[in-house]
Amino acid sequence: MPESLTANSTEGQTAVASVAAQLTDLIYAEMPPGARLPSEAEMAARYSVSRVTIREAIKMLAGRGLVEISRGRRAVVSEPSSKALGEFLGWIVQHDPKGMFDLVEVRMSLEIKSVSLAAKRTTRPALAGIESMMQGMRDAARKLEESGGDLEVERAFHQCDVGFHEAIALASGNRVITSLIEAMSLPLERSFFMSRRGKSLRGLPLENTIAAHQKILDCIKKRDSRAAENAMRQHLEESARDMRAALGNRPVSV
Amino acid sequence: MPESLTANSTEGQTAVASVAAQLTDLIYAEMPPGARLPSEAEMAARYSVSRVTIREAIKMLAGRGLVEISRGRRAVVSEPSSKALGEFLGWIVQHDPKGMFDLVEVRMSLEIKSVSLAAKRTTRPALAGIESMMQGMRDAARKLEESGGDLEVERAFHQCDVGFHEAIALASGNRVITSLIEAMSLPLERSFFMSRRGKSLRGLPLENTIAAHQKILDCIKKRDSRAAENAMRQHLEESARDMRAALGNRPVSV
DNA sequence: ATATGATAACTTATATGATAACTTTGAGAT
DNA sequence: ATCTCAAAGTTATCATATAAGTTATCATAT
Repeated sequence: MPESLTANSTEGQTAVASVAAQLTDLIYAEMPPGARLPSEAEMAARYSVSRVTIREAIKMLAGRGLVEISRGRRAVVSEPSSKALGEFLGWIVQHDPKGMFDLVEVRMSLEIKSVSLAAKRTTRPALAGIESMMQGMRDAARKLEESGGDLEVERAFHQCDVGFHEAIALASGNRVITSLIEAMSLPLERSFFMSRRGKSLRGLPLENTIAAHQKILDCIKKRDSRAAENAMRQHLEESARDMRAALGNRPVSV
Repeated sequence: MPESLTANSTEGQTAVASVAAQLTDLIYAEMPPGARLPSEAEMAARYSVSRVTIREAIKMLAGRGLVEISRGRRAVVSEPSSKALGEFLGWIVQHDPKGMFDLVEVRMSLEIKSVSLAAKRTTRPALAGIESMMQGMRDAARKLEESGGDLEVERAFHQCDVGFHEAIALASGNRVITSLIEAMSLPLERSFFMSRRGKSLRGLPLENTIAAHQKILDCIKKRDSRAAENAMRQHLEESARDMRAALGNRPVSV
């Protein structure tokens, strides 16, 4: 590899592609998340192209999730976020009749790795994060009991459920796992809502769900990664069964 | 979820964002990969915006890898490709000193799942694909011996190595795994080249690598998923060791 | 002095119109 | 039928103008 290592070359491409590549290199090399790009006018001057070309290049970066844009403000380098990744997974899943099941399969594998690592390396604050989600689920379940099926509360419960898994991923200390798991919740959540089609959570055995989560948490606390893996596997297999039942074993399009 | 399920709403956004969302919905709903979008002029008329706005929206989709654009032709809906995903993973890895190692950790988990599924469900043609990559590695290794370190041949060898793993992912029948593994080879490849910094493959124990791959292939043929998992784990742990050594246990920026 | 609010300066969003460059199409010639 | 090439279709880029946000500045009131 004789050339520059950040090899976004510039031949045979359109001006937009070239500018986008150069901006990407620039961002990768020197701009931390939160940094503001130069104004469109400045960049146009620097790269000797019109503002239009600059704008289109920036739109490409925005599509990739590399920068965030808003009116009146300069573009800002993004914190790497899983949103774009989630969109992409949704796009894959969309084009495969059994894509949703494939996704669950992968998620299972990643979650097990995630919880295994978490049991080994979690820090005290990360653990607190998991516990807070656990508590959130308990609170929501109680309120759900009382209010008799408030949609808001249901949403809160679900949010904490997802948050629980994300907190574990965070505790794993592996940034890639965190991003992937976050990304996968996006299409999964969509399918979750589709499968319920307005049915309430009321009457569902939330106790079971909570117990399963508690068991996972206990294993992490005990730093028993093997047990944690098993608890997670069991929990996920159960969810998968539920999902399969809800989706009627039929191919789903998200 | 009361609203439409393809909920890319259109309030408070800029016109570009709104058009991008609508086009995304359109593509998801009715346009298979390979389909051609309407011309910019048509879309501008349909959405009552200027061509500029349409162009910027399309650039966003292109950044996401949803469409491919080229001069003189209408935009074309992409085959879901892992390229965008790979860029994104590179972006994550970039911002974490130990990102590269995190990536290897995840890859190990996914490859094991991949080979496990492949052993269970591979079809004859998929198996042929794996074998062809295996053969490619053998050929390249032999030619490398003869030519004494041709860069072209080295590249071919490496290509077949990567192809071997991708072929296994394909054999797993899980589209999400395939995409993720493909995506991960991108940043990994970059780091691979960086770690070698021009050093030739000559003299390296290619035999070992080939033998390890052969063992994996044999396990798949025998449909022994447990053995396949172990063989893969062993192979990957060895590669990880090599990589760690090459990178000198130091944080890497890709 | 500090807080407040109006104003100016900066910046992005969008539109229009024009031209260059590339691709596809179709008519006509072979 | 096939090939050639000009015309039509289409995207790429530019210059310019205006609207509509955001940020910085500064005078004013408290």
